[in-house]
Amino acid sequence: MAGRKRTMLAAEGAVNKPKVSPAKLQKRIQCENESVETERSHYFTKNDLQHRLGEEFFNQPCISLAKAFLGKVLVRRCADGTELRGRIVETEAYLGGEDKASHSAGGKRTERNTAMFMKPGTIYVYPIYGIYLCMNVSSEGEGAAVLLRSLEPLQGQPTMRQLRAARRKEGARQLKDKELCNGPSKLCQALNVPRCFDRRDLASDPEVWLERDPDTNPAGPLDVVSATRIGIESHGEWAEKLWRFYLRGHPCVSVVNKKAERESLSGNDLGPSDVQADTGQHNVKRT
DNA sequence: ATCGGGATTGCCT
DNA sequence: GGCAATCCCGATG
Repeated sequence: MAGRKRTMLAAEGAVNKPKVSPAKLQKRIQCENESVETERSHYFTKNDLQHRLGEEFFNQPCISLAKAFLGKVLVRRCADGTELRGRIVETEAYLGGEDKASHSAGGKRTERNTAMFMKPGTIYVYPIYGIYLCMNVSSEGEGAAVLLRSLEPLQGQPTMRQLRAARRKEGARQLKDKELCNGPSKLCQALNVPRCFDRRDLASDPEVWLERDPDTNPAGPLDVVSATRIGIESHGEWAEKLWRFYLRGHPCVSVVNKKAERESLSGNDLGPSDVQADTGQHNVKRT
């Protein structure tokens, strides 16, 4: 059991040793190295500056921001200069205050969720189930944030596959492109988003940012499905809110909600509602 | 100090 | 579709 392990570690550390487990120390060191490395070598290309979304984008209500994220491109510049890109296809809104499913429910502010209360655009990374991470972005509204759930890989797929494979069984089959980022913790792994990105600013950070998708017509309709959020069943009425948003028919969505899709015939909340013009036209390479 | 739960994933049947 | 893995965090005494 976890409790037992903890106790033993604490006992060993009691004799003049720092109370940091080797694993934790290792992670900390990785984070530090990474930051130092990029600080030394970071720069923005013209293209980056042109497409990068600034702080004004994040300053909108949570649900509105959760939808606005769809179709935008999350970019991660790694220490070696490699850029990884993925189009956001699935998000969830977590409001502060009344929303019992939110870490900030009741205005509760802790060491862990501090980023949720920081200025819109602040990244909130938290560990879940002991082994995974989830990435959120704070929005307008006290304690509100958007969970990024799935991406369509656009650039750097081999690196993503490598990062994901590193945590899987040796000899496991290769992941298809659409499996690289189709889940909140998967996208953290594939884009190499570490815990120490918590509280950074997505509008100004040199290692991670958001871009408009140059390939998507900004005026074009996005067919958005509004569904119940995942993994919060125990939160009563708040579990029924349709605060998960995803692109209808997109192969990289983590969980399809058929009921929600039936009930939101034309879930077009964005742009003109040309009825299902290009459903199923998503083009993700299979490997 | 101890305890219970969790915004998940991957592997198994 | 079921379920184990795995540990941090926050609450409680």
